[in-house]
Formats: sequence, structure tokens, C-alpha cells
Amino acid sequence: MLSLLRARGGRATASRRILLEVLFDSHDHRSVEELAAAVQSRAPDVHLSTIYRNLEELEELGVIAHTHLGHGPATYQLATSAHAHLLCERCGRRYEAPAELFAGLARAARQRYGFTIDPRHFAILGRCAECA
Amino acid sequence: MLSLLRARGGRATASRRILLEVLFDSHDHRSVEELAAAVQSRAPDVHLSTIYRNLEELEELGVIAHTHLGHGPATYQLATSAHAHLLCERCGRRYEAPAELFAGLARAARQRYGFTIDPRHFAILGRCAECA
DNA sequence: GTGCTTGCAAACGTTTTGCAGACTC
DNA sequence: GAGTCTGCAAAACGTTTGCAAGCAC
Repeated sequence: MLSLLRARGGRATASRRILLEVLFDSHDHRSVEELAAAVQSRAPDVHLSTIYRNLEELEELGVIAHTHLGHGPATYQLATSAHAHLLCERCGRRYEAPAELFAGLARAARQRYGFTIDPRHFAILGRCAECA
Repeated sequence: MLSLLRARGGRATASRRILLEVLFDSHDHRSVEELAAAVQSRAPDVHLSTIYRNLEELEELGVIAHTHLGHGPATYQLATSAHAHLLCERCGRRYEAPAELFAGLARAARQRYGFTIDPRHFAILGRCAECA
């Protein structure tokens, strides 16, 4: 990934290395604030704005992706582990939704509008069993 | 609707009347800024914070609903005309998606997780035919 | 008159930007 | 050495809040 960066004229800096390590170690999505805390535990001077800039860069490279689970801050994860979510709008309970759940919608959207869905960006809201 | 407000101990004020009129006249979703401009063309002194507070109140009443189409500001519409959206993440093109498109997802989510989806809150991102 | 509602100003949380210096290649 | 990246401070953005005055009931 660092060489991917370099291929674009980018530099492999310490803050980027650490950020990538943190993202690899995260087995869940992380908010920018959480990522910053993790990065700063290893390199205290890395500024929040640097994290934002690096996340943007890595996202353009297609290495990571961000997701909006609700009204709060965005969450980031490796592009390879991106997936869709169901989020209860009442209690906040969250389910990770495999792509197959969206097969029907994907087919219908393509047939009707020529539209290719990527349902991972925004969560699908609704009510969990308990709150419904 | 104004009597609905009163039934809750609320007051039927001029700014609420006008806001409701604007929402009825809007045949599409409107951002808060757009709503404010429309309201202020009839009552210049209505403040943006009043619009926000009234939108919140009307949403609690179940009369209106808000939707996030993308990264920008929320959009509001009458609850009766709420629907799901497909949004091209490249060109911004937008499709209104009828509930039937989500039938398969709704069934799968209920069977697998007991989860009842309401796909109208966040748009489904993806690529339109031209951008795919 | 009670108490909900308003305008205003100020704050909020998240994200973006301008700049001069530091670093990677 | 050229050009990217960084820390810092400040701004931007959409939204929320505290307060005293104003209005609906």
C-alpha cells in the first residue's frame, strides 16, 4: 500500500504507516477520533487534521472506505472489510448485512434504472425485533 | 395538523403555519436553508433556529420526515410523501425508489434478524448507468 | 397569567483549509 | 532540490442551545 502511495507521487510517512497499522488492527469500524487516539498513542504529535488528510488520501487510493452508521461521525475501515449495516433507529443496535441480502434490490435497481447499488455507504435504518 | 399541535399543548403560531404551507407546496424534498428562504419570503423575521425547532417538533408529531441524500444537509418532506432514494455517488443523479424494490431486502432482514427496515432515511449510494 | 415560542447570539461537533516549516524521495 | 506532508490555528459547515422578551391560549 505504501508503494501504491509512492506510485502516485505520494510519500510514505510515519503518520501514514501508523494509520494503516491501526486500520489493519481494527476489527471493526472506527471513528476518526478513535483512530486519532490510537495513532497518537504511538506518535503523540500526529494532528487530527493530518489523520483527516491521510484518510482522504487512502480513500482515493481505494484502500479504505468510510461509512455513515447514523447521525454521528463517519467511520472508517479497510475497503476489503466493508459491508452493509442495519441500524435500529431506536436503540442503536447494529447488524452487519451480507451482500446477499441486497441481491433482490441490486437486481431490481439495475433492471429498472440501470443503477448499480453499493449499499455499504449508508446504513439501512429500521427497528430491531425488540424495538419494533 | 395545527390542532394536532394544540392537542399536545403546542401553539399554532404564524411561523409554523407558514412552514407547513411551504412544505405542502414543495413537491420535492427541501433543505432547511431552502425552507428558511421560502418562509422568510413571507415572514422575513423568522429565524433559522426557529425553523429547526419547528421541523423537530413537526417530525416528533409524525407529520414530516427528514432524509439524508448524501453528505450535505438533511432534506425534509411531508411524511406522506417520504420514499427511498438511489443516489449516484459520482454525478449526483437521483432516483426515487418505490417500496416494492425493497421487498426482498425487507423479507430477508425480517427473517434473518427480526429487523424491520425503513429504507427512506438514508439514500442508497451507487452508480447510475452512465457513471458505472 | 401561564407557559410555550421566538429572535438573537453564541456554542456545538465534525470536518476543511491556509500557511510556514519539515520531511521524503 | 523539488515537491509532498505536517502541525498549528483558524475557519467552515450544519445544527443546537441559553436566554430574555413576546405571544397563544
